[in-house]
Parts: sequence; structure tokens; C-alpha cells
Amino acid sequence: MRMENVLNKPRVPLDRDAWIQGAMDVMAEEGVAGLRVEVLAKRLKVTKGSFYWHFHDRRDLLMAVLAVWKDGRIRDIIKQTRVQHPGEELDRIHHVIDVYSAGRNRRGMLIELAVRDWARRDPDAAAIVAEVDDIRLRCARDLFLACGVPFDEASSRCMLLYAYVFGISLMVYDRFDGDVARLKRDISDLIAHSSRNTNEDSPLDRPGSKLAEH
Amino acid sequence: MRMENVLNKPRVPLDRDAWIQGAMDVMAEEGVAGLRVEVLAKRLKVTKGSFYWHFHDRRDLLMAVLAVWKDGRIRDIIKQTRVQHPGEELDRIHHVIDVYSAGRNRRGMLIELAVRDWARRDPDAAAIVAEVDDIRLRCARDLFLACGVPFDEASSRCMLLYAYVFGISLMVYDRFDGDVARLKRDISDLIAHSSRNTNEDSPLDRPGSKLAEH
DNA sequence: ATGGTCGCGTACGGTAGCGTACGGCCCGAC
DNA sequence: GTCGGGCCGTACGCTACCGTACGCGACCAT
Repeated sequence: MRMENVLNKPRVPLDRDAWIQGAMDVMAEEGVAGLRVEVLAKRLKVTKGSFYWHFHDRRDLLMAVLAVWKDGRIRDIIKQTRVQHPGEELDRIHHVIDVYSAGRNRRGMLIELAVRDWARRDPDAAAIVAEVDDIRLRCARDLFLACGVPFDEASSRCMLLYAYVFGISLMVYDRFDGDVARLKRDISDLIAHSSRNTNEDSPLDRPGSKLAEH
Repeated sequence: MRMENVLNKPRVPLDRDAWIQGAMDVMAEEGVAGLRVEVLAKRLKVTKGSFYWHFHDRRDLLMAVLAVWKDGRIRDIIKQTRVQHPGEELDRIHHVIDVYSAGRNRRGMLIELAVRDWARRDPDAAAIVAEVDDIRLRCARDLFLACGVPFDEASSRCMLLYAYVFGISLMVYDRFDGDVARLKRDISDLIAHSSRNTNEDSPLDRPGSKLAEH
């Protein structure tokens, strides 16, 4: 009896953050519409009584989820686009494409899509997505600018970059091409490469990225 | 009394198709999760009694919606990518990008996103999306091939094309760049242009597209 | 030990939505 | 006219949720 209390139920009361993390999991699987208080409570092995102690109502949880998501996304994009050693800007660009477009971090992308779906009908969510998109686009544009890409082209390419990574996660392309790895590598090059409108080799040529494979 | 019957209630019984069209409208606004039988009935000014006459249950309607959507999408993509006069292949590519990525036809894109959101949790919807994507990608690739683009590059570019048009509809980029029209035009060029890896001008150069403005 | 508070369980009323049963109206066939 | 079937309204039971009221045990301080 005491062992159960120690091993299985170490008397760890749920805090607000545990609810939010659980909510993220449900959102990844079921979307915002599937995020129900009683369902989430069942997942966390408690009852609604706990929920309404930590949150005023369902919307309170949703807003908290939104805030946590926003902070995480901003921190992540700053980390992913921060250049440590000068000259690795192009690698950083390919890295960003790879991190977001690959199949791994599936959970993160599902949450991303759920939030964006949510934002289509909720002004609060839309405002958060607008903020995150703005920061992401500017960070990515800075990378292109650091590569010597002109401003307008840098804007176009970073927009294309994010539209691609989000769009590709919406598509089902199993039957289309066997060599998905090559496909994604080529697309990454299309997005990152300079347009070569000068006749000299631009600094955007990609000799050998550390992130080419896996 | 008779006038009312003639003008306001011409005794036009709803058929299956009217329900499906109404369902599409609701899906565009509220997503699949928001597509409720009683809500849809209220929209169509009837009661559930009518619904369960035409459909076995809610899922029956959803499957019908899926089938109608699939047919419409396939017909549309074939129409949009059909080349009437030889030499207009590049214009067709820009046309496809323009049609799908522009703000107009908002309803169509919202349904597209709703179906794809749905497909993330429903195998039947996922299968339909897979079919549609496959056909779309092949049609677009054929356009690139007709422009003289090598096979692998044609595959990459058409994948980038669709990922872009879907992804851009998920983003909020109001604050990022003032000249959205220029941005989209440049991105369209990035997707459609040949890589110019030969030193001669490729046929993918775009002298003056009819669709450049508007 | 006792009172208080934190954290949660229980129970309840209320709404929305699904699917069913059945009844009624209208309209063409005969 | 009447009869039958197409089409719809009404009413009902059921489940899933939301949010609230309240109680109860565990733990802490005094």
C-alpha cells in the first residue's frame, strides 16, 4: 500500500504545465476540435475537477497552449537560424529546410498544422501564427542576405522555403516518385540556390553540405 | 398563398446533391469536424428527417463529399494543365501556380485544406488525397517535361509547385513584405524557371506571360 | 489534534448532436 | 377518389461534453 503510493502514485499533483503538455499531444493527434476537457483528463488519469482547478475554462487552456507554442517556435527558429561560424549560412538554410520538411519531428509538424487550422477560424490563434510567421520569415531572409542574395530575392526565397515545408507536409506523394530523398535534396537546392543571373559562380553554390544525407 | 408557394417555396425537394453542396460550404467554413447533420439541415431550411432519407448516416454524406471533391479536382487539374496550343506550356505552369496560390477561389482552397486536415485522421480521405495528389503531380510534371526540363528536375519542380501553393495558403505574411504581388511573381519564376545549367538560354525563359498581372 | 488550504473526486444540470420511429403531406398512377 | 410512395417534420432516447457545486482526503502550520 505504501509501496503503491511511492512507486505508482508518488503523490505528484498535476500542474498547469502538465495539462498543457498533454493538450499538445492531443492536438497533434486530434486537432483543436478534438481537444476536449474530459478526454484530456482521462489521459492524465484524473477528472475534470483537477482541470477546473488549474484553468478557468477550456478556452483558458487553449490560450495557454497557444502561448507555449509561440514561445517554443520562436526559440526554435532563432536557434536553428543562428550562425555560429561565418560562412555556414548556406548550410543553415539547408538545415532549416531539412529539419522542417523531413518526416521526423512528426509531432511538431502535426501541432503546427493543427494550430494553423485553428487559426483559420480563431482570431487569437491567427494573431499568434502571424507573429511566428513574421519572425521566421525575417530570420530566414537574414540567412539569404548573409549569403549575398539581393533583398527582394531573399524575401521570395524564404517565403518559398516556408511555404514548401508546410505544404509538403500536407501532401501524399508515395506513389509519385520512388527516390524521395533525391527529390527533397533537389528541392532544397532549388530553394536555396542563387538564381545565377550573373555569369559568375555565385557564393550560393553548395559544394558539400554536412546535412546532405540524413 | 399561392404566390408564396410559387415564389418562396416552389416545392423543390432537396436531393442528395443539394446536401453535398451545402456540406462543402460548411466544410470550407468549419472544417470536417464542424460538419454536423443538424447544423447542415438548419442551413438548408429542413430537418434531419430529410437528411436520413437521402443518407444512411453522417459518414455516408462524408464519403459522398469526398467522391464529389475527388472528381472535381481531377477534372479541374486536367483542364488547367491541358495545352491547347503548342508552346504555351510555360504559361500553363505559371497559370497553375497563379490559380492555386492567389487569394481568389478562397472557398476552393479552404475545402482543400479541410480535406487534407481530415485525411490526417481518416484512411478513406487519405486514400482520396493520395490519388488526387498523384494525378496532379503527374499532370504538372508533364508540363515541365514538355518544356524540355529533364525528368528528375521536372519531378522536383512540380512537387515544389504544389507544396508551395498549399503551404502559402497556410501562412500569414501580411507584415512581412508590402509588395505581395511582386513576391508571388518572383516565386512563380523560381518554381517554373529552368535551372539554366546549360549556358544557352533555355526554353523555360519567360518572355511575357499573359498571366503576369492579375 | 485541529483548523486550513491545496488538489482532486463526485454529482449534477444543461446543451449539442447522432440515429430511429413514426406520422403526415403532396402528388402522380390508376 | 384513393392509394401508394417520395419527401419531410416531430418526437424521442442516447452519448459526449461543458461548466458548477460541493465534499473529502492529504498535508502543513500552530
